[in-house]
Parts: sequence; structure tokens; C-alpha cells
Amino acid sequence: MTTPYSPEITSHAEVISVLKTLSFFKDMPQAAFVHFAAKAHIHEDQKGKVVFLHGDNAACFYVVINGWIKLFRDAIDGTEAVFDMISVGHICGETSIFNDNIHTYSAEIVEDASYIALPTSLLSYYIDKEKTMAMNMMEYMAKQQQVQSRDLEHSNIQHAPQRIGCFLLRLCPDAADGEITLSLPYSKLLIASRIGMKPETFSRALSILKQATGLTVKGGQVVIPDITVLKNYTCLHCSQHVPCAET
Amino acid sequence: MTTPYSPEITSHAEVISVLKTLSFFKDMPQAAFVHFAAKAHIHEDQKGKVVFLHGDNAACFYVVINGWIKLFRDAIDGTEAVFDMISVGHICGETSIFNDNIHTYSAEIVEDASYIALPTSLLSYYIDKEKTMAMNMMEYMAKQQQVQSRDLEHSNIQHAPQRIGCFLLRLCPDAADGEITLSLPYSKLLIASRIGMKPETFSRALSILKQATGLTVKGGQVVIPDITVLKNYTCLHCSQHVPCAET
DNA sequence: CGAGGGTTTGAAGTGCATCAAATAGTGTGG
DNA sequence: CCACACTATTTGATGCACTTCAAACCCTCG
Repeated sequence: MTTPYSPEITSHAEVISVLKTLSFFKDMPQAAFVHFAAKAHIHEDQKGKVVFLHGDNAACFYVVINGWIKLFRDAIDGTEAVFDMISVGHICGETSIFNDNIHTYSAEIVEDASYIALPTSLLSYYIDKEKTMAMNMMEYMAKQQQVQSRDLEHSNIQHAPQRIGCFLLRLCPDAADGEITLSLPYSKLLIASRIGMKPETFSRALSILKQATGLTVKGGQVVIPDITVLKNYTCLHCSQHVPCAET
Repeated sequence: MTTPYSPEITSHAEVISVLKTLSFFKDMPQAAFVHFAAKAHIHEDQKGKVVFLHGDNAACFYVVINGWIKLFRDAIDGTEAVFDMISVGHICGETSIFNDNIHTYSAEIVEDASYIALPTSLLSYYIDKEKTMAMNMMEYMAKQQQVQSRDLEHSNIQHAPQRIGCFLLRLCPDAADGEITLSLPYSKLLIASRIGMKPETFSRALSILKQATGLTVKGGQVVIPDITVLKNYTCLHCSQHVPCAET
């Protein structure tokens, strides 16, 4: 069912073309792309595969090509706190270079994914050598920080139906207007844990949101009849400009 | 009542000596310290003074010398979400340089404070010019990120008395053991908002924590009879090593 | 078709918020 | 030094939101 390597991305040239699309590698010299690509390992794994665990030695960081990866921490009693869910164009494990090369959280595939593993040593090397790499890293971290503090704010001031509405709005294209149709990126179970609620609560809160804003859901397809109505309902208590800034 | 300038810190030399104590300026060349100090403005303000507001143009970032500064965002309905409270040795407003020089949150003095204002332009300049400055900035951001994701995790899995316990544990010295006495850094009202609960809830939760762990509170002085008991009660559900890593 | 996970629904419980009011503490001017 | 005003803190009563436990339903995939 899975082949160890994607049929599309097998060569250095193809890895390079993927890396060149990322703002994380923006403006880097060609030699750096060649260097990273030479050390890259492409993975294609199914749901359930653990990419790395909290506390693991961090030899690599990871660039997601497609699919979804859950970032989380496990509590002693087995419950887990999901703090991000990343997809195409995002990276994970990179901050380990500032933590003695130990991962500070766990990462697991939740929707069959392909991703590129790159050595953290090479990242450290280029951060040290190329000003551009350092700038990109800082910009990425600053963006992450904004997203995280927004999530924290939301968990305090939004109720469950609003949190779902906010999640949906962030899936919409920036300039979206009027009626919108979109697909849920992963299961409702995972959406629930991503936004910090139980599956049962999610189900009930979604019903309330449907009633309040007229949206409909059928098999992972969501139809928003009027995005303005959803924004008004969802962003009522938010400090951010409506809707929440895209990442 | 307040003098515009602290009697202790008025000269370039004194600003330099303060900056040299900060890991944020670790290993910077002497010329950089002189340069920053030449552009520094020292402030000494009372509780209630707004340092900057969400959306303000960010001409400066700030180094706290003493007192406490609240970092927060206001929601439309007037409620505010406090996401950090910073004191001596910490900085704020610095990430604005990655956000078109616009502050992404607000800062207000909550305990009479002195702090140094430094131009963000100079920070940008040195990040661009000195590799060391960029490394320090990244390390600082990485640390912040860990703290924030821990806070998010806690708001999901700890109940109110545990969150208070965790707050107290983070005030204890690293190697603390047995009985500990410490002072609350600011009012219970502010502690409550910092850890995301209402004052009434804080009061009740603190009573529960007292009963459960035997600690006593009198006028801002907290006595923890046995820190191990507190750790066992508080960190039960945490993924972090006990107690939560210091910043 | 049957097994298993994803999803929904119902009933009951828990935790925190809210509203209201009392009490304690602090700084002010007289 | 006291009365007053104002803020901080506590306490009580009540309500709401989310969770928990339990069970049903649904959907897909072998």
C-alpha cells in the first residue's frame, strides 16, 4: 500500500524544488538547497506513524509535503494535549536546536503524509553561516508565537461553537465572500482535540453553530451560506482583526 | 512622587551594566552595548501606566529592570486576555520587528516599574549585523514558545487548584526542598487573570489547595510546608518534568 | 456481512462563572 | 488619628458550559 519513496519526489532536484517553495528557505543560496537536498530523506507514512517523541534525540527536523501531522504532549495519565496540527509547507522539530537537540513535544501522522527529514545539524550550520537562514527562522518563530497566543486567547474567551466557527473561518480563502464550500481537513475527532474539546462537545457545539449560522455539514463537506454571518457569530469577542490572521 | 529618572541608573555606563546581565545581549561586542546605551531611555512609572497598545507603531522594545508588566490583548467586549507577566531581566515588544513594526499585544505596568526603552531599529540593525544578536533572539523566542505551549497545555488539563500550585512552584528556587516561604509577586487579582481564572474562583481554588497540601497564606506570604506534597498534587497530569522547567 | 472506529444522542455530574453582598485592607483628606 | 472612599478579597447562591458515562447509530473496509 505504501511505497517507501514517493513516485513524484525521488531526486535531489525534486527535493530542491519543494524546499524552494517554503518561506523558511526564502532567499537562500543555491548551494544551500543542494546541501540540504543531499542530506534529505523522504518519508511517506500512514496514519498512526510516530515521527518523533517528546524527549527524543533530535537528529532531524521535518518539512511536511502533504497529509497532516499532529503536534502534542502526553500527560502522565495518558491524556494528550494537542497544540498544533500542521500540513503542507509547515515544519516541525526545528526548535530542538535550541534545546540541546532534544524534542520538546511529540509528532504523529494523523492523515497519511509525505515529509522530508533534514538534519538539525545542517540547520544549525546554516543559521550560523547564513544570515538569511537565521532571519527566516526568526520570522517563522514569530509567526508561530502569534498563532499560539491567539489559541490561548481563544481558549479563554470563546465558547465551543465559536471555536469551531473560528476553525472553519481559518480554512476559508483570505478574500472569501458570500457562500463557501470547504472540506474538513481531518476527522471531527481530531478537530475536537485540536481546539481543546471532547468529541461529544464538538458534536453538540457544531449543531448549535449550524442553527446559529445556517451552515450545513455532510460527510466532511461544509457549506457556509454566508461567511459574514459566520464571522459575526464567531469573532464577536476576539481582539484580532476579523477573521483571525492567516498563518 | 516619581522622579523621571532613577537615582541609580542615569548614565550610559549604568545602562550598559544592566544590559550586560541579560542573556538577550550575551556575547555582544562592547561597541554594541555602547550603541544601545546611547539610544536608551530609562522610564520609571507607576501601576496603571500603559507602555504600548496592540496596534501601536513599535519604535521601541523594552527591558524590564524591576516591577511587573502585564502583556495582554483586549477583546471587543472589554474583557482582556493576559498571556504573560514579566519582570526583571525580561523584554517585551521585540517581536514587532517581524510584524511591520506594529505591536501585536498591549503592555501595562501592574507593579511600579523601571524599564529601558531601546529602539527597535537598533535591534533590527544588530540582528542583521551581528550573528550573536540573532542567536540570542532565537534562543529567547524558543524559550518563550516553550513557556506558551506549556501554558496552553495547562489550561486544558489542570484544574484551578493545580494551576495555582504550578504558579507557586515556578516561584520556588530550582533546587528547593522541604519547607519554603515565598512572597506573591503581585496581587491575587492579577495572578488569577494571569492563569486564566476569575478572582472568586482563585480564592476558592486556593482554599482547596491549602487543604490539600497544607500550605498557608498570610498577606502575600506563602508558606509551603513540604514542596514534594505540592508537586505531587500539582504536577499529576503534566507532561513536563516535575516541576515545570524554569524560564 | 461483521468488526471496529467515528459520530451522535441522552442523562447526569463537575467545575468554573456570574451575580450579589459582606468583609478586609489601604490610602486620603479633614 | 479618624472617617471616608475605594480597592482587594472572600463567601454564598445560582446558572451555564463542558465533561463524563453510557448507549446507539453510522460508515467503511476487510
